[in-house]
Amino acid sequence: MEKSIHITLDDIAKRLNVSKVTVSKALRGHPDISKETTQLVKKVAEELGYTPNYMARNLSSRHSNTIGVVIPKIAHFFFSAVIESIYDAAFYNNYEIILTVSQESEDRQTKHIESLLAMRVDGLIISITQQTRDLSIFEKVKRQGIPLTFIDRILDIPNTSSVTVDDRGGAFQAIEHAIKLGYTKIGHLAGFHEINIGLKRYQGFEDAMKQYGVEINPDWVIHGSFGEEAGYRGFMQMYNNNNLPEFLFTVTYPVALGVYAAVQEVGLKIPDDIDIMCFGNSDVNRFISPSLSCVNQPTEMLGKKAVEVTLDHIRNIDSFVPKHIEIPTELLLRETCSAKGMILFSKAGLTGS
Amino acid sequence: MEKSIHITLDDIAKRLNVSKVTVSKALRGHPDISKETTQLVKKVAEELGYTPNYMARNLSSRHSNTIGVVIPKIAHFFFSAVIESIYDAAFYNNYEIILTVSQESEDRQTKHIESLLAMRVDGLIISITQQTRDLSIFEKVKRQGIPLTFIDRILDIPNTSSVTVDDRGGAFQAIEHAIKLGYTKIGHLAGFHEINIGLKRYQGFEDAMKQYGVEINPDWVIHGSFGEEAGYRGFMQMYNNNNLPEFLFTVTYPVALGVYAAVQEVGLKIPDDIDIMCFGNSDVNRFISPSLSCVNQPTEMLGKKAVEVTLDHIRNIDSFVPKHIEIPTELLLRETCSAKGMILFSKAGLTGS
DNA sequence: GTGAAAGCGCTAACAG
DNA sequence: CTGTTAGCGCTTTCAC
Repeated sequence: MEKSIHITLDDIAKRLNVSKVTVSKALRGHPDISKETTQLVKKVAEELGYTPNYMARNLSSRHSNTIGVVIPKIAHFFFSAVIESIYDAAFYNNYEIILTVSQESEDRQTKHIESLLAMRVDGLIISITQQTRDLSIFEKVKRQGIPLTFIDRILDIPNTSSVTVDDRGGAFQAIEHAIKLGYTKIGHLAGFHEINIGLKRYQGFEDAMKQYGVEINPDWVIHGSFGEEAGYRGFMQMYNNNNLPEFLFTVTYPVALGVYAAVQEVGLKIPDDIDIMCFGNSDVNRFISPSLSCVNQPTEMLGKKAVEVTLDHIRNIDSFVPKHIEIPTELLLRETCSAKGMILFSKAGLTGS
Repeated sequence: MEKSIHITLDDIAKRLNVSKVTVSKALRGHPDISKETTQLVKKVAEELGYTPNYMARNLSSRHSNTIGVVIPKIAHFFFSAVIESIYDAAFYNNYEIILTVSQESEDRQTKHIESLLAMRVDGLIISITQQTRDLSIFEKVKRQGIPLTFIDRILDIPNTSSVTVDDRGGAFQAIEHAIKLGYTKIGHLAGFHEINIGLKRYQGFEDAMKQYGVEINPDWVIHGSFGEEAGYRGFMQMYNNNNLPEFLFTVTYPVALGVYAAVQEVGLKIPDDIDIMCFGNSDVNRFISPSLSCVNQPTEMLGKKAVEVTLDHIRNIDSFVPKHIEIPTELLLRETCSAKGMILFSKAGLTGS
């Protein structure tokens, strides 16, 4: 029937003996067009199985109704939960998300941002890779006037927004809790300082130790990566030095899982021999044994806020003032690092609540 | 300097006193253009911070170098792992992925496919929602001539490809293993029959039971959903009826986790009181206690194959014959459902290997 | 209310 | 090797 496999505005227009423009307007519910015409157009479009061509639409309207997202990893509870909430928020706001995954590679990250720019996304939400050294791509984004919001793993770049959780405060809470439980030999499997979450969580740890006058033993503070291997290796290092703390705070939950594996391997028991708590929840924390207490990050909030801020920026491109949203965390207490554990396994002090 | 915030081919062309076309070709490395010109063009493009406009490029070239993906869930180990491999494969092949998430809602699924169609993706990879009743959207996809590949959760639609794991065979292996371990009171927390993975896994269960002459007790076969609640409720139902099997095979790992929670709640122990194995691995299966044996789905293969098949279809749009790839599974044995467990907890028979 | 004209930025086809 | 001519399908003025 038609030469092209795709129905165009023109096809509908000819069918109805009206102009392309009328159809275009009708389809978008433009007030210019009368009720009847609009309905008629919509009906025919439906019949013909019309699918708008966003490429054409976007080219001519000069915006894409699309937000680009770059995250370092997807098969990770935190990120997949955040992404899910980003998708939800975008869907709710009638925006499309184009998701890319950098796999912690700066090179990929750059390429993906380039692609997203080329796709003319209206805004960008980015959680940077563990090592992001070259900031020029972000300058490029800014030069092109694309609203940029960092999420969780942020960069301090002028005129960009950020949505983070209160990493420092959350870490503080965790350590404070451990101290109040009576622990004094406290270790921290930390991330890099180069990335905000690593630094902030370490600072929170330090804050609490100082405030409560507990000495920081450098042997028990090990900087590493954010994955399971880091936890495994970190624990093993202390174990092999025959110098284990009573309590370990890990920068992420995979690091904690690595510790679980290592502890089990050497035949020790959590929390008897070493107690533990981590930053970040996951769907498994409550199923592992003993169930793992953590500093919970409200992932839904994070994604939602990131989209809202970005949309705000897009919609008020000239007047927008960058926002820096910090979402409070909360302690999620389970079997590890609990007063109950303290009693059961007869450690120092407290009866707990 | 320029009126538009974006540099265009024309800007580069004028700078160099050549035509737009020359620039376009040079940038794409077209053999028409001489080495020197090409280099010069690329240099200037770089200097000017040129970012191609894919909307324009795609509109005029009539393809988008893009594959649309629709999956039901993202915060789930299986899907996030598959997605990661899809992204990898696409990246490797210089294709972009546009990912959408249906959240198990058929309505959303339809809307997303519409959007993807409107974005003029070159191909589509879809894993359908738990209940997909209306097939008209898939007809629309076919009518528009867009290559369609189903992944894992498939639909039997002519001229579409599929990539699945051997659900039936995998389930068979699991049950066979349990039987060989000496179990005879075997239950199955199954999914819906309406979706292929639910049906196939059930069939595998049935196959094995029949082949080994083990009777299927309907009280121990409970059909439900694929999430944790289903596992929790399924177990509780049997428990409350005072009729527990010795061994439970669950249709997914979240269902197994639900069982873990329920078992713990009623004060029983896995695998002493009830042994368990599930279909599908996750990053946590090895960290929960006891660690959970499972039928492993090679997720990397799945994503890779799906992309390859789709690309194949895109590139040979006229001659392509739909492919149906089934990827074998393997048993991943850990603490549950193992001969070791059998000895430790003194159940029937075997000494195991 | 409706439509004609112009153009978004790019590529394909052909001519030189 | 390079450039000219014509659109891709849509939206945006701005007339009528």
